[in-house]
Amino acid sequence: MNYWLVKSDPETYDWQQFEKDKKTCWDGVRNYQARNNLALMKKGDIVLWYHSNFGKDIVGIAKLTKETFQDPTTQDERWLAVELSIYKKLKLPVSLEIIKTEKILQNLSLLKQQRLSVMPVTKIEFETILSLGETKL
DNA sequence: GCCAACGTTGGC
DNA sequence: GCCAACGTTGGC
Repeated sequence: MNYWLVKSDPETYDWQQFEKDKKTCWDGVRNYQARNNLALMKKGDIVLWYHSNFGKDIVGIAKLTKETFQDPTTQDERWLAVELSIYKKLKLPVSLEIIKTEKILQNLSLLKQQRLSVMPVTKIEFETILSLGETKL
């Protein structure tokens, strides 16, 4: 079991929409490093959902329900997509501000690599975020 | 809206 | 294969 964090721009697709849809195809990734992370995702992996630009907080948890397949939004075989399903909403959103002040989370790619939209999260980081969000799996 | 960071492209 | 130019992301 692995943990991940994905960024969504709420202007394009936000958590509220995700809750309505129950599941979504996570496509449109056009960054090699993010693509490589997508390729490593396994069914059942846990994915934290972060809102960039507006909100700037982790709002919920999704579960990977379909491993990587060809990105349906392009013919280009280089790009991949996965399917995410609603799992749980965080009781409290964990904001970027809070993340920055948390010692354990200083190595999160979110803080180090601004442009990466899909990144791995370690177990300890994941658990820290959950407890900051006052949420249990 | 600005700008820093950084990934990508293309000329050489 | 280097590197300058350019485009995009995302925090402020």
